[in-house]
Amino acid sequence: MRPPELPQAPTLEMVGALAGVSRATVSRVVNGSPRVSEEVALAVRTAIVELGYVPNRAARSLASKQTHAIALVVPENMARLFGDLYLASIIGGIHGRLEETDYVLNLMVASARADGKTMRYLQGGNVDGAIVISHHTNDTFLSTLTQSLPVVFGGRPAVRVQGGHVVDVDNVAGSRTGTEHLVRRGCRRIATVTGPQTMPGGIDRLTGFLAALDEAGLKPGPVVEGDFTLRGGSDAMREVLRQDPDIDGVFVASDMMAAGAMTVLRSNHLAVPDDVAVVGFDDSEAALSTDVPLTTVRQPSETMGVTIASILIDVLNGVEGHPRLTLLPTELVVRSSA
Amino acid sequence: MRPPELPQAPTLEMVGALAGVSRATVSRVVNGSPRVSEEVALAVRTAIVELGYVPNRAARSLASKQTHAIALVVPENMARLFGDLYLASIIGGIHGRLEETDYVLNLMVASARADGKTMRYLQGGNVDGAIVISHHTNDTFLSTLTQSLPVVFGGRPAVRVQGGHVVDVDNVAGSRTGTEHLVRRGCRRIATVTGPQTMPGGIDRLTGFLAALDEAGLKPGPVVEGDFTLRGGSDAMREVLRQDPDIDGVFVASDMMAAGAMTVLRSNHLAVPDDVAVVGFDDSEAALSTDVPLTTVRQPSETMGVTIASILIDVLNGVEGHPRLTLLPTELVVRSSA
DNA sequence: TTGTAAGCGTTATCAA
DNA sequence: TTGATAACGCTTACAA
Repeated sequence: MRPPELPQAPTLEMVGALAGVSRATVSRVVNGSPRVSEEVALAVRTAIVELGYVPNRAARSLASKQTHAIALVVPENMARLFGDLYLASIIGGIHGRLEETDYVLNLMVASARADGKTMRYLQGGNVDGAIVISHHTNDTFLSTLTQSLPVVFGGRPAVRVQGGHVVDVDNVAGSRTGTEHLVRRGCRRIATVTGPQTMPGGIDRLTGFLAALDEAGLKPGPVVEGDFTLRGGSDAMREVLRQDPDIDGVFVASDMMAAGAMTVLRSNHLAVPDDVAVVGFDDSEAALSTDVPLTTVRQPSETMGVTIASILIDVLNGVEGHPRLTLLPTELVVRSSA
Repeated sequence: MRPPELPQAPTLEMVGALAGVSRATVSRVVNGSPRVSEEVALAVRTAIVELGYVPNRAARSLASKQTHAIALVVPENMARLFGDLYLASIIGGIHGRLEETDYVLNLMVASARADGKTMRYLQGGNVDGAIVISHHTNDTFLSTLTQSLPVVFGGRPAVRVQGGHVVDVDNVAGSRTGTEHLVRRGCRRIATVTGPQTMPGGIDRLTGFLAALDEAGLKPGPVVEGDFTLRGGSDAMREVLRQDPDIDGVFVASDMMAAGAMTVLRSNHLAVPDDVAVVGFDDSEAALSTDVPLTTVRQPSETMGVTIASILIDVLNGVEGHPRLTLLPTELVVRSSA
């Protein structure tokens, strides 16, 4: 249990000694207080550079009661999380925004197994706030988090939460737009491969699909549930074709699944888009990796991350006025598949 | 800048008051010191549960000069990182191992843009150690990190580093085994789709491929570089067939690329494995999403993460004796494609 | 086995 | 505008 020796880091005291002022003054300079004379500040800054002083985070937290740490709480199933390019962009956006501040991101996993530990950590004052990116319906314990901590949810939570902010993509409007595109291009037997109906995103996209067809006066074709993975997409597509081999359009609730679906279409000698038009959702890299470039509904995932982080930072700084729910708009990207 | 009020968290002092002992004794119990009588320890633990006590990280760090935080340094390109299921499993493994301890993972991004800030953070005593998962050749600044911090690299770094530990998959042996399997089943004109030759993994897998063929006394067929993506796999496969339409086997350096390659084989009316046998690498989900289940070389990615974390924890605890380089074995998984 | 007390490096409240 | 001087919650000799 003997930690390796680290070189002794310079302290406020040492900087003060070098600059000929007290530790308190150095602290003021470091924290940008206006109550310091220009000359003194200059001397202090020089000393800081000379010594390579870096504030000690622990001491600062202890005294100020702020940790400058934000927890990123992600679903238990890491493989799904990280395999999902959409979540990747969100995290990229969060990180990018946080990089402009001195907040640090703590990666936590919401495993049912360790939720006790996780919750105690979160509620034990070890972070200033939390970002929860949860696509689970069963992470109920997280919903109590808002009572003890500023929380921003990325994606509408599956369970009702009593507080906190939510940033989400307008999934209903997006899938409606995507489906309308199929209708507009002349499709009449339109199926859908949905996301998991345990996830709000999966539910909302089905809602939009059904709404669009209803408006167009069309009956929905096969509705098969997928799991947002490549494999899930091909499995679901096979089932769609089994239920109705004569569909002429399919709305797939994620690009990754659409990629899987398209390989199945091809092996069934169905041309895209001439026999079956395909619209995906996400506009992730998967949309460009298919043989026929995918027409899809772009969701601004990186923007979502930035928005999430910005709202949390504001809340932490006592800035009021953000709406409880922020819905980000989607955009139809027309390529070749529909 | 007014942080929201948080409920006052219980302290050692309060636990001690409830249990009728001093703060020092509580500290001993919390830290598992043997120098506490069983009855007292029990009383303390009861009080801890009752109060929901959680150690204050900042105070603990300040006093012990350990942060109990580990930095996870990942490549700039988040999308690649998170889109890569292989890396996802590694991170899952790291996290799983760390969950058994009270180390916390700080997510950092090795962006050339912010490397100054990142480095200062890492070297400023804000973390006890770092895990670098870098597949970049140009993250040279990271190689100096080992001088100020215990570091474990996941995947052999592209640049020479002066210290630290490296955990990697035995890519050479793995691709050799995969290629040998093709030879053994009777293939004589064997091509390969390689990974990027800027990445150690890509390089090593080509090395193993060539070694196996050399040993078998066979001349290598077309060698075409891919980029580990689905699209890259199909592009490369087309080029392979252009160079030699009569190959009877192909070793593809990743499952994702193999999936892409197989669609190309199929559209060229080449049956797998009868006309062309295919061996992939990774044993990721992609290996199961293909029409013909993929024979592939499994790499123990989650184990790799666990190993990385374990080594770092040991180093942090002053445990010596880990070799500089730990190579994890691979395993051939025979399915239908070869 | 337990308690006392001295730090750890900041911030923040007073005076000066 | 500055400087003492308490906290902040914990760890860790040193005593008892």
